[in-house]
Amino acid sequence: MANKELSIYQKIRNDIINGDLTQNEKITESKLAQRYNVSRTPIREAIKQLELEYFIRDGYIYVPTVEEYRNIFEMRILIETHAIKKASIVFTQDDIEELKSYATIGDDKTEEEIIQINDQFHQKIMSATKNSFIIDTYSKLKSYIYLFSKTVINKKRPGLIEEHQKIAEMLEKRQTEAAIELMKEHLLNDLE
Amino acid sequence: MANKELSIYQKIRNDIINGDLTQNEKITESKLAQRYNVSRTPIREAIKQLELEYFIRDGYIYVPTVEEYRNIFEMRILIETHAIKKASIVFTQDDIEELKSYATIGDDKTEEEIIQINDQFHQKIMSATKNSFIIDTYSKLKSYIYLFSKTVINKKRPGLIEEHQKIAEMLEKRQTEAAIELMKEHLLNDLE
DNA sequence: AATTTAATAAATGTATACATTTTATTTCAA
DNA sequence: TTGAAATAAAATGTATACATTTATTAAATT
Repeated sequence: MANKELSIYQKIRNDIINGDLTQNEKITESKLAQRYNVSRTPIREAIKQLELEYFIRDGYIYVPTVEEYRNIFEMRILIETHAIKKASIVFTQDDIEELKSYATIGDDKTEEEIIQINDQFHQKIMSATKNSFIIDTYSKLKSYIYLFSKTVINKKRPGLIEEHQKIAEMLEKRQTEAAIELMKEHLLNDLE
Repeated sequence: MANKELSIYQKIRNDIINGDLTQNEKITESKLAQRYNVSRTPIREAIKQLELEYFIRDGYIYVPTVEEYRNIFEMRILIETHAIKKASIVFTQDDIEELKSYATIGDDKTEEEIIQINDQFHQKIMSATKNSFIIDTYSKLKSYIYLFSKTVINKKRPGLIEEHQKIAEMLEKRQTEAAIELMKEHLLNDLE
């Protein structure tokens, strides 16, 4: 269980998410190298990756402004509504069933599990695009949004599951426009 | 003029675009280090960047399949039509005039200049999103598509300028849907 | 001869030393 | 004091040596 072998990238990422790395302090390669007891080389790689995923910017942990949050979600909405459109065309009944299975959550689940199942829901919808470029972009956004689902949002946000179920229903009935609208609302609710 | 100081990244990128780096040969850090007469360290950085921009994948120059081209353009269409929608709302008459200026090209321009002006046209439209995340993503796609505008496509593709003009016109008249459709067609024409 | 195993080579990952650039601090003249 | 110049310090960029992993070739056994 004890997953001894986290990569440096993952360690830093965790520490950002958990707030162990304060956002006021300048991030330098040397300091991180000391902290994680490795040389600067692997730190470099990790920082590059984290910059790519919007976790770090200009040597500081990136905490977006409200306006930037909006931008992130605008992009997410753009991508996911596109995926919904595709899904309502290409999804088979089996796909819909699978989707539905990610929209039902028993009471016995841990918070971590709930987040994971919710993620599978969105991932399943994204898969409808069959477009690795789009899915890639989504993943990068998501990895960032994930930070917030672990902290602020999603501590069992009311209505979340129900919204997922409704979206799946509309897809089943092939009511594309309705599904799109629901997804938009759903994501805007996330944003608050 | 002689821009002596190209970065390693730019050098490799140029060599990929010009075909000086063959796509059949495996790309290794050591080989490139020798070729450009630097150590492996800066090569590493450059390769990472190029992987990010879809120029390199799994140690080879990435030559997408027809299907993957479609995917790239699907994404581009998604992003640019979104931008058009925004533009038709937020663009002032001044913006439109600027846009138009990128849709008129004299005969005296070199091919390089034409490509640049065309790029400004699209860039201007993208700016309407005022969303750095979306613009970033567009840039990455574009940098890749640029490879082809220099080679296959755009050797004065017939109709290109006219299509740009029409799009600008429709934006001026605030005929959003028409503008979107024109942009879609325009990009599909690029794809062929 | 074919398939597994061992040996070798090549590539990537990591650490470290040094060079260069950037940023912070001190010193000194107005 | 203030501001410019000089100096020191710190950070990033680069080269290189060594470690580890992965891929290739050779050897050996069935």
